[in-house]
Amino acid sequence: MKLASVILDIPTQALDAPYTYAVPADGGDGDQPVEVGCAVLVPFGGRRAVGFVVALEERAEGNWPEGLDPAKLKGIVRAVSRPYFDEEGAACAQWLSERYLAPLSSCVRLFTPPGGVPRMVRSREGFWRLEEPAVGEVDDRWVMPGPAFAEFTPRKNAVKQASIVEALRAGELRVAELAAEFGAVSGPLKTLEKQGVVRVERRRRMRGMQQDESQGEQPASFTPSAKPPLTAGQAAALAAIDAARERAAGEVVLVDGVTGSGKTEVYLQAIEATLAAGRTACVLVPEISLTPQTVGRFRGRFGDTVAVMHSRMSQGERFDQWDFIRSGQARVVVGARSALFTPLANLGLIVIDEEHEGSYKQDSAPRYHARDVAVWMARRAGAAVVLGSATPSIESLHACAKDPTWHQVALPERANGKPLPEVRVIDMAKEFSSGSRSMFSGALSRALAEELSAGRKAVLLLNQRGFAKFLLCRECGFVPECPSCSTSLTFHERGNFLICHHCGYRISAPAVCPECGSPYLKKFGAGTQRVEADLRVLLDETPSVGPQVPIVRMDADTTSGKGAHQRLLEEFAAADAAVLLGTQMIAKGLDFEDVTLVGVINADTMLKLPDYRAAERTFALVEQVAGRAGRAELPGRVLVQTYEADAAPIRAAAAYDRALFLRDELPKRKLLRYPPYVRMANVLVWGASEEAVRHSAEALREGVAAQVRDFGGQEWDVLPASPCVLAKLRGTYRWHFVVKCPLNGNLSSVLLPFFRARKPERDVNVAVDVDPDDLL
DNA sequence: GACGCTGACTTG
DNA sequence: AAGTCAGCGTCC
Repeated sequence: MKLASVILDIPTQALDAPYTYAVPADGGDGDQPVEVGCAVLVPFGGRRAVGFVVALEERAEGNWPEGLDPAKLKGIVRAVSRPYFDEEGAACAQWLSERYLAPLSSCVRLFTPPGGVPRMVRSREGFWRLEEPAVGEVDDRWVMPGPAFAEFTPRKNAVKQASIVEALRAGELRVAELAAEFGAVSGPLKTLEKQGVVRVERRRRMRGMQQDESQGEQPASFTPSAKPPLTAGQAAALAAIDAARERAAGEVVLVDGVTGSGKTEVYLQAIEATLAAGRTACVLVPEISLTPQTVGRFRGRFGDTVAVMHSRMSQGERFDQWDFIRSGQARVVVGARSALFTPLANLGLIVIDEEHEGSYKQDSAPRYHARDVAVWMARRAGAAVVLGSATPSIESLHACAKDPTWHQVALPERANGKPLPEVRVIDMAKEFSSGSRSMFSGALSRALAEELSAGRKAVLLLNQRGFAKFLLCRECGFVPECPSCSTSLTFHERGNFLICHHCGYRISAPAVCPECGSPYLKKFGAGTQRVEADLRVLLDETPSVGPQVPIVRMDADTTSGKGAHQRLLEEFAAADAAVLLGTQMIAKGLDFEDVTLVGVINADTMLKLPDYRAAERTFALVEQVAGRAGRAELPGRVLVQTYEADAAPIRAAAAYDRALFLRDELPKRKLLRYPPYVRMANVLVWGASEEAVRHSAEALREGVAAQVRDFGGQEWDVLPASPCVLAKLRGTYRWHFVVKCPLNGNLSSVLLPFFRARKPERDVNVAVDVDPDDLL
């Protein structure tokens, strides 16, 4: 008898183990076979539920699996989808759920096509029915010459027929195109089809792809973009990657290359070698730099075998790309972290670009880190992992030093042979004490004037985090705060309102202090809008710059629309002299040849965040943004404004001296027991009642501490429960505590039994973040 | 998540 | 004696 292990698609901790069902010998009521990875309809209690098959097994009658009561065994009703994943995917979901203490069903769901899974829904009056996927394939109707095409002789008044036939002489067309040209064409088409003059055929359409005559087929004219000659460093990196891939042991190659060193070309050639060996490649890019330019570089080399997957695509586009990958036609997938879970067969290489980026960690369950998942997958598949960064994470650098399967290859020079731009640190405290109140230092103002008047471009980075503008009463010190989040409200000049950037709570700005009635409310800090306004004044007042030099502002506000990001970048690229002003999103991946000046308005606001990774992030940010300057013929320069000119991460970044940064940072990490010297789990507790949250967090901590005493080791720590730095967010109170264990300790296997056994409370939520990216 | 069973407490 | 409501274990 054939048995199936089924994960029910009901996200509850209580149902988080596979259930066993009999696979009907006749395949069930449907026409789709029951296979691993299928969604299936199963009886569950008195009703029916959808689940996913994670294993199939033949069992002799009587030789039942452990713990299965044969009297209770029920049969699968039918399969309701094609397979979404294979045994490897099932194993990965299992691993994810254990490592990250996440519900199995949420891990399985990572592998399903976006928006495309059948589910059970309850209709108005209480009865259950199966709802088919909201998105699916879409077809285009194509018109092409039929057998009687040559014999076509139009009747006198058949004007539309004649125009259609005329249009078709140039080749086949979509009905939609004909309709756009000639108006309603369904009648004439029907007649022509009946006469055999034309044929109409339905063909699958790929949403989000250009619809030209090549239609998904690789155009015959496709020629891969030219391969530039490699520098010695690039060649060495490529050789290391090829060797790692050929050893097929899931090894990791860290390509530690300064900005502009040509890491992408290394990826492209490594992928080419992978494809030549008959395997496929998956490229992960931070969501923010997944632009048409990025995709274009891969398409330019690999043509229509490239699939793309990221969250800004519509569900339909994602569904089509997923299907394209599953069909086996896609050989290269370029996408955000979730692209790891697309059904790409025969994986030979996983590339993670800008591997230090925080966006590789998912911030909802399952809270996986794409880098760690990639390494697991590569081990299983006998593939290689390539990590690329100018500022590798401390964890990856540490792994290269300690783990023989991690290899580090340095690309210390830019591909164009140009030196890295010189970085000057400007002490804003000194500027201030010498009387300057401007947010632009004298040096930055002068540099802007020089570069812009010479027709060149500048990029200005505003470190938004903790720098947004807020109101403060100068008499009583009152700062308007969000009633549901523990943050001050951000002041917006345009519209004169206060808004909470966490929950969107919005009020108009008070004229007098709501607390003491004083009229002396001062605006502190500076948002991008304010900086833009001040910058405008500065530019306009600068002789030989003036109002004709555009300022392109890029932040969360201006890039929210679809394609807005791209449009702003094109605007900046098209201008002669211009300033690109933006938040973190401009720090990476942008590649403009004529940017000769990079300014960091406030390098240290991130440094002040109470988080163990603050220094690392500051170092990386400054280093990354500096790399935006002088990528082509012209030399670049970088000015970093800071109130903490002596801080090690700032000094080290300015000198491109990672060793200096690490000499300062690593001893602190070691002393305070932070990664890379330990592994951590952050247990978050949140809910509407502060008292309940505190109580629950403390009780939970005691429970975990007891578990750790029994099953952990000497070097394990369970820190006291405390309010989070963001103690209140969107109306809920947040507490947390941190568990630390040695690098070789098995964090999950100690915590998992405890959290599996724990029964959920009604008014308090708990999440465990394994290997957290921050502790806020 | 949802259902049905249970025990405890209502209401007439 | 019948109604109803919340807590809790079970569902392959």
